[in-house]
Order: sequence, then structure tokens, then C-alpha cells
Amino acid sequence: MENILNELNAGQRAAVEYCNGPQLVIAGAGSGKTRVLTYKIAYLLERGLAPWNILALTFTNKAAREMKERIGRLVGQDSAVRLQMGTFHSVFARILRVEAEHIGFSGNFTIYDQADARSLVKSIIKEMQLDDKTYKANSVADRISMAKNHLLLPAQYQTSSWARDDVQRKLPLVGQIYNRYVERCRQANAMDFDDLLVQTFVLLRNHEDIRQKYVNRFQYVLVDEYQDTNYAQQEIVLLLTREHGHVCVVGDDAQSIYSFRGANIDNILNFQKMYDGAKLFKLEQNYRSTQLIVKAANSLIRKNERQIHKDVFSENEQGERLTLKPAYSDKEEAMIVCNDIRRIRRQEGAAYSDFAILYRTNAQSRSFEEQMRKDSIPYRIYGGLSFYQRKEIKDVIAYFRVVANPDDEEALRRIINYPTRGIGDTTVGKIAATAQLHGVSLWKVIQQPIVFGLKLAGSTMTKIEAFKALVEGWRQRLDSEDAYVLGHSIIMESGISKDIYSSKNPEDLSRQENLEEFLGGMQDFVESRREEGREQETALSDFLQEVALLTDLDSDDDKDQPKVALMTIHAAKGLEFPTVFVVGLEENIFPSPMSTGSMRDLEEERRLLYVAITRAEKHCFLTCAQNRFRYGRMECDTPSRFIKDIDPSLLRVEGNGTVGGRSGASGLSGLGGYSGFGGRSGFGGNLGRNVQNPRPVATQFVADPKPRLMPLRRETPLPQSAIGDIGLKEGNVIEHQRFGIGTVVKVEGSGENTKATVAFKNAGTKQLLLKFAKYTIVG
DNA sequence: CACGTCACTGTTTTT
DNA sequence: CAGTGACGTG
Repeated sequence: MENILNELNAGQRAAVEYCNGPQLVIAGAGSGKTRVLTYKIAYLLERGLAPWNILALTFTNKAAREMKERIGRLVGQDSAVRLQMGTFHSVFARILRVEAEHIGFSGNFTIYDQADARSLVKSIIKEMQLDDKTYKANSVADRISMAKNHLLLPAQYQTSSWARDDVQRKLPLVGQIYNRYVERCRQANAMDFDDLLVQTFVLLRNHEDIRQKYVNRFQYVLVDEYQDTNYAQQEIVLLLTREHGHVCVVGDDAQSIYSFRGANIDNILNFQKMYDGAKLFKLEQNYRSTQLIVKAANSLIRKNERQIHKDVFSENEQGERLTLKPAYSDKEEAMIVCNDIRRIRRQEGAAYSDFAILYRTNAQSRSFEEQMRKDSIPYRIYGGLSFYQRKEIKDVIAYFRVVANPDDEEALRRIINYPTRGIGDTTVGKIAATAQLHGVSLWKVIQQPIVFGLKLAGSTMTKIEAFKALVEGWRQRLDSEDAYVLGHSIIMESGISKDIYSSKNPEDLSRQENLEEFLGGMQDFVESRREEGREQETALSDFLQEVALLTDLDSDDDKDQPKVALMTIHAAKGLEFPTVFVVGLEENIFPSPMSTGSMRDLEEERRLLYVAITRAEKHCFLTCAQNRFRYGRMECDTPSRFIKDIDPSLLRVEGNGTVGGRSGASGLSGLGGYSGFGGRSGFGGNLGRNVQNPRPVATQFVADPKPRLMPLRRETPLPQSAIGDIGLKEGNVIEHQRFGIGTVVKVEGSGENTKATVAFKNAGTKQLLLKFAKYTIVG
């Protein structure tokens, strides 16, 4: 342990060693925040705390995974995997599944994503016959979400200042919509993202015995990125820690950028008031960036009023100033960036993965994508439309959701007539009205149409009966078949595969690929869990749980091929790159025109730029374009006001260099094109199957007369010889079917239950049940 | 009821 | 420029 502590500086070490009470660690950008958290957890484990008694809450799944990985290296995998670590949402979703009955849900509840939430709000607005121009589904949904993040339930909402605001804004009925929304979620046995927090809070607040149970379980609670927690999250942490005070929160108020999601910077500013005797630690030495980058970032953030004072400094080399490169157009902006990438690669031998292009909005990725394709620069776009938000995937998932929880209204509506089976809007409307009348889910009405007095033509009724039978058939197989087998049948029997594979529409080819990809991901999921000895958790509902909270950012992609990273600044939080391009520094983009109203909003935008700049280790370039293609037309923009906020002596402006001719007209649209599948990733994390970078859509001239879904891959039990007598030993190098090359660290158990711990080069360390693992020994 | 066409509208960031 | 909703026809 001593040698571990020696790897920390004095400030970090003090933060790690203090375990006597509430603790706030203000960690400047690049100051080793994650390091402190991981070492602190390792320290707690060394001092005898059991891993399952430690709760560590992170902001992204990725952060949790990486931290687990790092702790595993410090203290060993066995104990690292037992840590309670994950995002607020995923950890509490797991708890809520266990405790669901106490709050009037059942354990198989669906998690509504923001699209589901929006669509539900939309139908409620319609049902209430409100004008959808005044009551915009989007903004009403946002308002509801905001209320939930403030733990304002419908009952209190009506009498709160929120309701009075609504009246002023001429939207007096938002409260009623909210009320109905909550009712409908309950009927559907569904929770939205915010409910995962709200319901956890309600559970802990209303059931002292349950709260005690978790207070006893989580003897030490650590929270990462505390500046981005909202009121609900703060209160939950408080409910879990207020007695023992074993709580350590880490964050940087200067990097608080999620207020649109309810994050409240006051949580971190007021932490010491919340917890008596909370001790403050500051980490101010930046190990990431050159001195000039740190200074430039400091000069920018100094313009903000609300902050905890700190002096972030770097002892790295001085480095170069930031460079601002104005461009004539968004196209030229992309060319400039690509040129610089090539130049720096040449001059410094940098890898493509050493570069990141960061932008304010996802839509800005386009011009860069096009340019990088032209220049054959490999890239990967993070975020944006994630794999399973694609239509064809959402459809399949909707089927799964209905099978796991038929009360799920949003999913049911989505699939009841897809593929078309003669149950149209009119019919669905009648079912919905009947359901509404009796306060039950659509499925209940479908199950017992006569009981609820559903009036339909005989022929329509037959179709509904058929649909019902279909779903019930699958439901019976829910417990006996694994996700892959059942999922495959659902795709075949629902008619989805017929719909997608019978079409001659060339665009459907990428839908087919996506479907294959998805199915492959399910197979991997099932196999992975088997290999990890979690045979009991391979059902369709387990798969759904995994997938519901996964983000595009979570996919590991193939790390072997280095790629330039393209992402929003929000998505870049916590990451670092040798060279960073912060693009689109223009008024009307950055700051976002939506955020120029109040000082508070504007300060958050400024923090956002601060986050962007502090991602850079060596080079930081800023770009802005004079003309930009937006809403289908060319628009004119002035440089961002934030540029003036950076100390001019730390910023070099590189002349209006016109880069190359304005050649090439409008890009790649003519040439056969690429599938939308693009540089985006396929599946997330452990579901991981890797998709190669832009893959041209196969120009298949002769269509297979009967194209169809790949056949069900039956489990092929490994030949018995592969199990016992091969004698896998520590130090062996194996090549695993999915995880690639890895070294065997440990072998335990015998016969059937032989388990190996393998450190993979690219996939991290895994424990594999050899009975199921698919690998060959290569050394 | 299904499907095609046409006009409209909205665009920040995400667990 | 997309993605969505409304409308008309088969």
C-alpha cells in the first residue's frame, strides 16, 4: 500500500487518506481526479472494507468501467468486480428492480427513453385536445423532466411556483399533463430516466427499513463529477450517508456543464453546508496540459463570477499558445483541420487517435465527416444517433419490451401494426380510449376485450386475437430461452425479417446489416454472460436491462485502428488528447443562442469552452467560420464572444489563410454513397462487436431472390477435449473469439467449473468460465 | 386500412 | 435539410 500512496502527490495523498468524514475534493482539470478516486477505493479495500460495501457513482458507464479496470490492477479483479460501481441511473435501476413492489411497480418495468417520454407527452396533449402549437411536446417533456429532477411530484407541482410560471407563460395545463403522464407511466409499468432517481428517492424516504438496508450496505459512498449532479441525486446521496457521513464527492465547479439536465452547480458550492464538518481538499496541479494551455483556460474561466477559487497550474513544458484559425466557410474550416492533422502527424509522428475535434452541436460533425472521407483520414463519431436509436433497431427492441412487459404502452403502440397487420390508427384509438376509461394499460384491454367492453368489427377482433396470441406465445418462452434464441424467433415470427429482407429498396441493405449486427450483439451478450458464469442472467429481460442504459459512448469500438475522435464537448468530458480542435467558435453556435439569455446560462457556455480547451495536452486549435451551411442555406456568422475572453497574449491568430481552392462542389452524394452506418459505432461495451469504419454499401447487382436473416446459430458445445485436458496455465497467451489476445493471469477451480482470469490487450481483464469460453491457445 | 405525396417545422448539450 | 404530420387516393 505504501508504494501505492507514493505514486501520489501530497494533495492527492491527503485526499486519499482522509476517511473520517464527509469530504469534498475540488479537482481542477487534469489534476488526477480519477486517480484519487481509484486510489481511494483501493485504500479503503486495503483497510478492510469489503468491495460490496463501497458504492461509487460515476457519470458515464465508461467512467465506471475504466475505474473498475484501474482498481482491478491495483487490488485484483476478484474484489474490483464486486464493487458497487456505475452511473446513478444504472445502480438505482438495479435496486429498483429488486424493490419495485414497494413503490407500486413490478420488477420487469420498462425504462422509457427520452423519445418514449416525448411521445407519451405528445399523445396526452392530443387526448386532452390541446393545441400542439402552444403545448409543444418537447418543451412540456423537458419541463416535466426538470420538475422531477427537483423532486417536484405532480401533487406539489400544482401548488408550486412552477405552476404559477406556467400560467404566466400561458401554459396553465402543464401540471395536468404531468399528472397524467405519471399515471400513464404507472399503468405501463414504466419509468423514465428521471424516475430512476425520483423513485429511488421515494423508496428510501418512505421506507425506513429499506433505507437502513442500503445505508448498511453502502458503508462508503463516492461520487464522481459531483458538479453535474442534480437535486434528486444530491438528496439520494444524503439519504444514504447522512448518519455515517462516509461520503467523498469529487468534482470541479468550473466544469459544470449539465444544467439543462437539472445539474445544479450549487450542489458542489454548498456541499460544506450540507454536511457538517465536511473537509475540503483542492487539487490544483494539472498534469495533462502544457503551461500555456492551462493559463489560457484560466484566463477564460476567470470571467465567470460563480466559482470556487483555485489556482490551477502546470509544471509541464511551456508549450505553444492557443491558435485561432478563422475560416471562410464551414467547408474550409474542415479543410484547415484536416490539413493540420496531416501536418502534425508528419511533424510529430502522431497517431490519428491523438486528435479530437470537439464541437458544440452534433450537427456540426457533417462537414468534417465529408472532408475526412475525401482525405481518407480514419475517424470515429461518438454520440449522435446511437446504434439502437435507429428505426429498425428500435422496432425490434419494442417487440422485446412488449414481450418482457406487455403493459409498455409506447412499445406496444410502436409494434401493434408493424409490420402491418390490419390494426390501424382507428382501432388503436378505440383500444386506447377503452383503456383510458378503465385506467388500465392497452394490453389489459387486448387481453380481455369483452370485460372492458371493447367494440370492434369481428374481422378486426380476429386480427387482434392473432396479435395477442403471438405475444403470449413469446412470453411463455421468456424464462426458458436465452435472449438470442428468443430474440431470433421474435424477429422471424413477427414478420420483421420478412419486411426488411423482402424489400428491393437498396437502402434496406443497411437496415439488414444493422439487424444482423444487432442479433450478433445479442449472441455475444449471451455468450459473454455464460463465459462469466452468469447463466441465470441471459434472458431477454436481462438483455433489455443492459441495453436500456447504454450509450453510444460506451462502445469500445476497435481500438486497434487509431481514429480521429469527433464528438460534442459534452461527450468529451473526462477525456484528453494530445491535439484538440475546438471548432465552430461563432455566435449563434457557441454560445448557443438558447443560452445567451441569462448570465447563468452564459457562464455555463463559458465553462463548456473551458472544458474543451482543457482536454488538450499539447496543441489546442480554435476555429470559426464566416459562412456556414445551416437550415439548408448559407448563413453568416461573427466570431464567438468567448474568443475575447481569452488573454490575447496567449492566443495566436493565424491569418485568413485560404486553404486550397474552393473546389469539389457539394461532396460525396453522387458516388454510390456510404451507408448511414458510417463511422458510428455498433454495439456498446461488453455487447461489443466491432464495426469497421465507413463501409461502402455492397453494390450487389443480383439480388438474392430470397434474402433472409442469418440462420439461428445454435450453441455448439465445445468438444469435451477442449475443457479439461488442455490444461490452461497461468502465463498462457490465448486468442479469444471476441476479446482477442490476452494473457492468463490465474486459473481456479477444476473440471466443469474451471475459471480463468485473463488480461486482454484491448478488452480489459475478464473472468471466463472455460466451459463456455471460445478461444485457442497461442502461446 | 394502407400507402404515397406534400407541406411544414424545428434544430443544444445526454443518463 | 430531414423528420414528421396531414391529406387524398386505391
